[in-house]
Amino acid sequence: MKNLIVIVGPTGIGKTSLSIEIAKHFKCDIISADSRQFFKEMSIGTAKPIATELAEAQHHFISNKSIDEKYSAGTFEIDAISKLKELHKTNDVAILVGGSGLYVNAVCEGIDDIPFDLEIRVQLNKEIEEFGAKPLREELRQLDPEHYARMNTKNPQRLVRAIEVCRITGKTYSSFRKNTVKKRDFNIIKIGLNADREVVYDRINKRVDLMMEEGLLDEVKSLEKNKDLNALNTVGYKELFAYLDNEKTLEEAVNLIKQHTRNFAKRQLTWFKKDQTTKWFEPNKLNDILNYLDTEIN
RNA sequence: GGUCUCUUGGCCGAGUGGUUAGGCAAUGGUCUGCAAAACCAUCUACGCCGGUUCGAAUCCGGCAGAGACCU
Repeated sequence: MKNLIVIVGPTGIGKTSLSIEIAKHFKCDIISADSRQFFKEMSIGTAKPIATELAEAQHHFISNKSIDEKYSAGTFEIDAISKLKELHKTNDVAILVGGSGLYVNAVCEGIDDIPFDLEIRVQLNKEIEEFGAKPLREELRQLDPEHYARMNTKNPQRLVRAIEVCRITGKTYSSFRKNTVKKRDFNIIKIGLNADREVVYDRINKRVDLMMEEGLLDEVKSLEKNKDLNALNTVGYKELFAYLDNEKTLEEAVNLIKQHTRNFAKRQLTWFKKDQTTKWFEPNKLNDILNYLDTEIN
């Protein structure tokens, strides 16, 4: 039987170093499921594994995209599953690590094949900017009452996506939503890393200071001309853009990075805690984790 | 010592004699192709004491604290 060890948890908890320890233990590769570490131009601010860490285990999906390339959970599912298939040819174990819940789910459960069209999306976003969300809400209520009744229509991104699908296909968004969990031909073992909230927040605050020492500001400066790209709508970058635009002092910007990273960590926990199959550990309990994995691998 | 101003929930901040301003944070939550994104819910305060009033955080008096100016 082939196995996939999945490691999740809030940002800054220690997923990277744990995954490397596990990779060494099982002599296997690591697939990253991090929606920002794909981008080769963003390193310090995304807390990518550093060179020495990358040398300790084979990593995939790190720095494999450029910030102007469009990427999504759907394409990641295809890429990651195909990579996994390749790895499983020669190894019974592989690791998936990442803080992007949707991307992790795409690999573990798959997502429905629903069409998309970025141009229509841009157009719809323009409509919202000009006329507000109301007309689109009304449009969706007509086009897809089923989905309208179920969704949070106050969320512009969801509204746009639903209408996007209706407009390009002429069918309802809900008709594409099967919610089927794809049967994977490998055994999935999920472990979560967590600690007391104060500890999580404290680690985050310290890591942001560290990023600044490592030259985050220079990295951000080098990307300033790209700041409108979606990839740069990222904690650690947008706040420093505001500093470079003289909208914030450096101290304010750094404090905001810490705050927004803490907010993000909380959202990650909300997402990951829902999965009852995840076995949770404190980050320093490496032996317990390895023992658990040894019993679960088959 | 005197004159004047200010005092709002963890922070910022508006305001009216009688429905919870709002923002941020915090806490909980949502999530199927932008997800480090986007969004939802909960948090009912007005320095202290007394008075006026049917009713004051909003008016009056005193006290305390902060600030400005004067001697």
